[in-house]
Amino acid sequence: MAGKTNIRFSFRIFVGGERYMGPGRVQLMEGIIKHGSIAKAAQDMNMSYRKAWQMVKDMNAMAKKPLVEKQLGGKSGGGAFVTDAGKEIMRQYYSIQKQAASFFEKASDKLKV
Amino acid sequence: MAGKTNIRFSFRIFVGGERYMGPGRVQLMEGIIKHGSIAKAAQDMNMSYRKAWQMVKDMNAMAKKPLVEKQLGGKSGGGAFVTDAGKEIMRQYYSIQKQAASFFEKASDKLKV
DNA sequence: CATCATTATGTTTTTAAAAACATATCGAAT
DNA sequence: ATTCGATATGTTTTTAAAAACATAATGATG
Repeated sequence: MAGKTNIRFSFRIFVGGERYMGPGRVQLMEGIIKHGSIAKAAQDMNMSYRKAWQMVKDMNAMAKKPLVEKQLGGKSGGGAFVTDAGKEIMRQYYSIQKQAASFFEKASDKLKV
Repeated sequence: MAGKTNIRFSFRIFVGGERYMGPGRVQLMEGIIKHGSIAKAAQDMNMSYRKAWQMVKDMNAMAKKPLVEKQLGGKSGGGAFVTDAGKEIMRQYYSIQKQAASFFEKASDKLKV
Protein backbone atom coordinates (compact mmCIF):
# COMPACT_ATOMS: atom_id res chain seq x y z
CA MET A 1 0.00 0.00 0.00
CA ALA A 2 1.06 3.53 -0.72
CA GLY A 3 0.79 4.68 2.89
CA LYS A 4 -1.78 6.56 4.89
CA THR A 5 -3.58 9.50 3.36
CA ASN A 6 -4.00 12.77 5.17
CA ILE A 7 -4.85 16.35 4.36
CA ARG A 8 -3.02 19.43 5.58
CA PHE A 9 -4.58 22.81 5.28
CA SER A 10 -4.10 26.41 6.20
CA PHE A 11 -6.34 29.42 6.16
CA ARG A 12 -6.08 33.14 6.64
CA ILE A 13 -8.59 35.76 7.60
CA PHE A 14 -8.56 38.79 5.33
CA VAL A 15 -10.14 42.14 6.04
CA GLY A 16 -10.68 44.50 3.16
CA GLY A 17 -8.49 42.26 1.02
CA GLU A 18 -5.52 42.49 3.40
CA ARG A 19 -4.06 39.69 5.47
CA TYR A 20 -5.33 39.97 8.97
CA MET A 21 -4.84 36.70 10.80
CA GLY A 22 -3.01 33.51 9.90
CA PRO A 23 -1.08 30.70 11.55
CA GLY A 24 2.12 32.72 11.97
CA ARG A 25 0.48 35.63 13.72
CA VAL A 26 -1.52 33.36 15.97
CA GLN A 27 1.57 31.40 16.92
CA LEU A 28 3.43 34.59 17.62
CA MET A 29 0.68 35.85 19.92
CA GLU A 30 0.75 32.50 21.68
CA GLY A 31 4.45 33.03 22.35
CA ILE A 32 3.90 36.57 23.55
CA ILE A 33 1.32 35.30 26.03
CA LYS A 34 3.75 32.63 27.19
CA HIS A 35 6.85 34.81 27.50
CA GLY A 36 5.63 38.34 27.98
CA SER A 37 7.92 39.69 25.29
CA ILE A 38 8.20 39.80 21.51
CA ALA A 39 11.90 39.01 21.70
CA LYS A 40 11.45 35.82 23.69
CA ALA A 41 8.45 34.75 21.65
CA ALA A 42 10.46 35.20 18.47
CA GLN A 43 13.38 33.24 19.88
CA ASP A 44 11.01 30.48 20.94
CA MET A 45 9.68 30.05 17.42
CA ASN A 46 13.08 30.49 15.76
CA MET A 47 12.16 33.77 14.17
CA SER A 48 14.24 36.89 14.07
CA TYR A 49 13.09 39.57 16.50
CA ARG A 50 12.97 41.99 13.63
CA LYS A 51 10.42 39.95 11.77
CA ALA A 52 8.28 39.26 14.81
CA TRP A 53 8.24 42.92 15.67
CA GLN A 54 7.20 43.77 12.10
CA MET A 55 4.38 41.24 12.29
CA VAL A 56 3.07 42.80 15.47
CA LYS A 57 3.28 46.22 13.90
CA ASP A 58 1.40 45.08 10.80
CA MET A 59 -1.38 43.30 12.58
CA ASN A 60 -1.87 46.10 15.05
CA ALA A 61 -2.08 48.56 12.18
CA MET A 62 -5.01 46.66 10.72
CA ALA A 63 -6.95 45.99 13.88
CA LYS A 64 -9.57 48.35 15.22
CA LYS A 65 -7.96 47.98 18.65
CA PRO A 66 -4.36 46.80 19.12
CA LEU A 67 -3.96 43.03 19.48
CA VAL A 68 -0.58 43.33 21.19
CA GLU A 69 0.52 46.15 23.46
CA LYS A 70 4.06 47.00 24.37
CA GLN A 71 5.73 48.34 27.47
CA LEU A 72 8.97 50.19 26.71
CA GLY A 73 11.82 50.65 29.15
CA GLY A 74 11.89 49.84 32.81
CA LYS A 75 14.36 47.74 34.77
CA SER A 76 13.20 44.63 32.94
CA GLY A 77 13.48 46.43 29.62
CA GLY A 78 9.80 46.25 29.05
CA GLY A 79 7.74 43.63 27.32
CA ALA A 80 4.60 42.94 25.38
CA PHE A 81 1.23 41.36 26.02
CA VAL A 82 -1.77 40.24 24.06
CA THR A 83 -4.86 42.37 24.62
CA ASP A 84 -8.38 41.08 25.09
CA ALA A 85 -9.04 41.95 21.46
CA GLY A 86 -6.03 39.83 20.51
CA LYS A 87 -7.22 36.91 22.59
CA GLU A 88 -10.67 37.14 21.09
CA ILE A 89 -9.44 36.87 17.52
CA MET A 90 -7.25 33.95 18.57
CA ARG A 91 -10.28 32.18 20.00
CA GLN A 92 -12.19 32.66 16.77
CA TYR A 93 -9.26 31.48 14.70
CA TYR A 94 -8.88 28.34 16.79
CA SER A 95 -12.58 27.63 16.62
CA ILE A 96 -12.54 27.69 12.83
CA GLN A 97 -9.34 25.70 12.78
CA LYS A 98 -10.80 22.97 14.91
CA GLN A 99 -13.89 22.61 12.77
CA ALA A 100 -11.85 22.66 9.58
CA ALA A 101 -9.50 20.01 10.93
CA SER A 102 -12.46 17.80 11.64
CA PHE A 103 -13.87 18.33 8.17
CA PHE A 104 -10.59 17.62 6.40
CA GLU A 105 -9.95 14.54 8.46
CA LYS A 106 -13.29 13.09 7.47
CA ALA A 107 -12.67 14.04 3.85
CA SER A 108 -9.27 12.40 3.98
CA ASP A 109 -10.76 9.17 5.27
CA LYS A 110 -13.18 9.05 2.36
CA LEU A 111 -10.48 9.55 -0.24
CA LYS A 112 -9.78 6.85 -2.79
CA VAL A 113 -6.27 7.56 -4.02
CA MET B 1 -15.63 50.22 8.58
CA ALA B 2 -12.59 48.07 8.26
CA GLY B 3 -13.82 46.37 5.10
CA LYS B 4 -15.31 43.02 4.30
CA THR B 5 -13.97 39.92 5.95
CA ASN B 6 -13.15 36.79 4.01
CA ILE B 7 -11.16 33.63 4.46
CA ARG B 8 -8.73 32.12 1.98
CA PHE B 9 -7.56 28.61 2.40
CA SER B 10 -5.54 25.92 0.76
CA PHE B 11 -5.13 22.24 1.33
CA ARG B 12 -2.98 19.40 0.12
CA ILE B 13 -3.46 15.68 0.06
CA PHE B 14 -0.53 13.74 1.48
CA VAL B 15 0.15 10.05 1.05
CA GLY B 16 2.61 8.41 3.37
CA GLY B 17 3.68 11.85 4.54
CA GLU B 18 4.57 13.03 1.05
CA ARG B 19 2.80 15.71 -0.97
CA TYR B 20 0.49 14.10 -3.42
CA MET B 21 -2.04 16.63 -4.65
CA GLY B 22 -2.36 20.37 -4.20
CA PRO B 23 -3.63 23.41 -6.07
CA GLY B 24 -0.57 23.67 -8.32
CA ARG B 25 -0.70 20.10 -9.53
CA VAL B 26 -4.43 20.26 -10.12
CA GLN B 27 -4.10 23.46 -12.08
CA LEU B 28 -1.32 21.96 -14.14
CA MET B 29 -3.43 18.91 -14.98
CA GLU B 30 -6.24 21.24 -15.95
CA GLY B 31 -3.88 22.92 -18.41
CA ILE B 32 -2.69 19.60 -19.79
CA ILE B 33 -6.29 18.59 -20.47
CA LYS B 34 -6.89 21.90 -22.15
CA HIS B 35 -3.75 22.02 -24.29
CA GLY B 36 -2.62 18.46 -24.71
CA SER B 37 0.95 19.26 -23.75
CA ILE B 38 2.99 20.03 -20.67
CA ALA B 39 4.79 22.81 -22.48
CA LYS B 40 1.63 24.67 -23.42
CA ALA B 41 0.05 24.09 -20.04
CA ALA B 42 3.12 25.54 -18.35
CA GLN B 43 3.12 28.54 -20.64
CA ASP B 44 -0.56 29.08 -19.95
CA MET B 45 0.00 29.27 -16.20
CA ASN B 46 3.22 31.27 -16.49
CA MET B 47 5.38 28.47 -15.25
CA SER B 48 8.67 27.30 -16.70
CA TYR B 49 8.37 24.09 -18.68
CA ARG B 50 11.12 22.63 -16.57
CA LYS B 51 9.16 23.04 -13.37
CA ALA B 52 5.92 21.74 -14.84
CA TRP B 53 7.69 18.71 -16.18
CA GLN B 54 9.25 18.07 -12.78
CA MET B 55 5.83 18.33 -11.13
CA VAL B 56 4.42 15.74 -13.49
CA LYS B 57 7.37 13.49 -12.84
CA ASP B 58 6.97 13.81 -9.08
CA MET B 59 3.26 13.21 -8.96
CA ASN B 60 3.46 10.28 -11.32
CA ALA B 61 6.19 8.76 -9.19
CA MET B 62 3.85 8.74 -6.19
CA ALA B 63 0.72 7.54 -7.85
CA LYS B 64 -0.18 3.89 -8.16
CA LYS B 65 -1.02 4.51 -11.80
CA PRO B 66 0.33 7.50 -13.75
CA LEU B 67 -1.85 10.60 -13.61
CA VAL B 68 -0.35 12.06 -16.75
CA GLU B 69 0.99 10.12 -19.69
CA LYS B 70 3.32 11.40 -22.31
CA GLN B 71 3.71 10.78 -26.00
CA LEU B 72 7.25 11.41 -27.20
CA GLY B 73 8.15 12.28 -30.75
CA GLY B 74 5.91 12.23 -33.75
CA LYS B 75 5.33 14.95 -36.28
CA SER B 76 3.69 17.15 -33.67
CA GLY B 77 6.55 16.51 -31.26
CA GLY B 78 4.34 14.55 -28.97
CA GLY B 79 2.23 15.71 -26.05
CA ALA B 80 0.72 14.72 -22.77
CA PHE B 81 -2.69 13.82 -21.42
CA VAL B 82 -4.33 13.26 -18.11
CA THR B 83 -5.31 9.66 -17.46
CA ASP B 84 -8.55 8.47 -15.93
CA ALA B 85 -6.70 8.06 -12.64
CA GLY B 86 -5.61 11.69 -12.92
CA LYS B 87 -9.12 12.87 -13.64
CA GLU B 88 -10.45 10.89 -10.73
CA ILE B 89 -8.10 12.49 -8.21
CA MET B 90 -8.97 15.88 -9.65
CA ARG B 91 -12.66 15.21 -9.11
CA GLN B 92 -12.04 14.26 -5.51
CA TYR B 93 -9.88 17.32 -4.95
CA TYR B 94 -12.53 19.63 -6.37
CA SER B 95 -15.23 18.00 -4.31
CA ILE B 96 -13.35 18.66 -1.09
CA GLN B 97 -12.48 22.15 -2.24
CA LYS B 98 -16.09 23.00 -2.89
CA GLN B 99 -17.22 21.81 0.52
CA ALA B 100 -14.36 23.58 2.25
CA ALA B 101 -15.11 26.82 0.43
CA SER B 102 -18.66 26.63 1.64
CA PHE B 103 -17.55 25.99 5.21
CA PHE B 104 -15.04 28.84 5.27
CA GLU B 105 -17.48 31.24 3.74
CA LYS B 106 -19.99 30.54 6.47
CA ALA B 107 -17.26 30.82 9.09
CA SER B 108 -16.16 34.12 7.65
CA ASP B 109 -19.67 35.50 7.84
CA LYS B 110 -19.88 34.66 11.51
CA LEU B 111 -16.58 36.35 12.36
CA LYS B 112 -16.51 39.31 14.69
CA VAL B 113 -13.28 41.10 13.92
C1' DC C 1 14.95 9.44 -43.84
C1' DA C 2 14.21 14.37 -42.78
C1' DT C 3 11.27 17.10 -40.13
C1' DC C 4 9.31 19.25 -36.15
C1' DA C 5 7.27 20.35 -31.79
C1' DT C 6 7.54 18.28 -27.71
C1' DT C 7 9.63 15.77 -23.89
C1' DA C 8 13.84 15.41 -21.06
C1' DT C 9 17.48 17.19 -18.33
C1' DG C 10 21.87 19.68 -16.97
C1' DT C 11 23.68 24.40 -15.91
C1' DT C 12 23.55 29.22 -14.79
C1' DT C 13 21.29 33.42 -13.35
C1' DT C 14 17.78 36.14 -11.03
C1' DT C 15 14.83 37.21 -7.43
C1' DA C 16 12.60 37.57 -3.20
C1' DA C 17 12.41 36.29 1.49
C1' DA C 18 14.58 35.51 5.49
C1' DA C 19 18.20 36.00 8.53
C1' DA C 20 21.97 38.37 10.50
C1' DC C 21 24.12 42.33 12.05
C1' DA C 22 24.37 46.79 14.03
C1' DT C 23 22.65 50.63 16.88
C1' DA C 24 19.67 53.68 19.02
C1' DT C 25 15.92 54.38 22.26
C1' DC C 26 13.14 53.67 26.14
C1' DG C 27 11.99 54.25 31.19
C1' DA C 28 11.07 51.90 35.83
C1' DA C 29 13.88 50.47 39.50
C1' DT C 30 17.79 50.91 42.06
C1' DA D 1 21.92 59.32 36.98
C1' DT D 2 23.11 54.39 36.06
C1' DT D 3 21.68 50.09 34.73
C1' DC D 4 19.38 46.61 32.09
C1' DG D 5 16.74 43.97 29.05
C1' DA D 6 13.38 44.89 25.79
C1' DT D 7 11.51 47.64 21.91
C1' DA D 8 12.54 50.02 17.46
C1' DT D 9 14.57 50.36 13.04
C1' DG D 10 18.20 50.86 9.31
C1' DT D 11 21.68 48.11 6.67
C1' DT D 12 23.96 44.09 4.94
C1' DT D 13 24.35 39.22 4.04
C1' DT D 14 22.62 34.54 3.26
C1' DT D 15 19.66 31.33 1.43
C1' DA D 16 16.40 28.95 -1.14
C1' DA D 17 13.25 28.97 -4.84
C1' DA D 18 12.17 30.15 -9.18
C1' DA D 19 13.28 31.38 -13.62
C1' DA D 20 16.13 31.48 -17.59
C1' DC D 21 19.13 29.41 -20.67
C1' DA D 22 21.00 25.71 -23.28
C1' DT D 23 20.90 21.36 -25.62
C1' DA D 24 19.73 16.33 -26.36
C1' DA D 25 16.55 12.85 -27.53
C1' DT D 26 12.23 11.23 -29.35
C1' DG D 27 9.44 9.02 -33.04
C1' DA D 28 5.04 9.31 -35.97
C1' DT D 29 4.36 11.15 -40.41
C1' DG D 30 4.90 12.78 -44.91
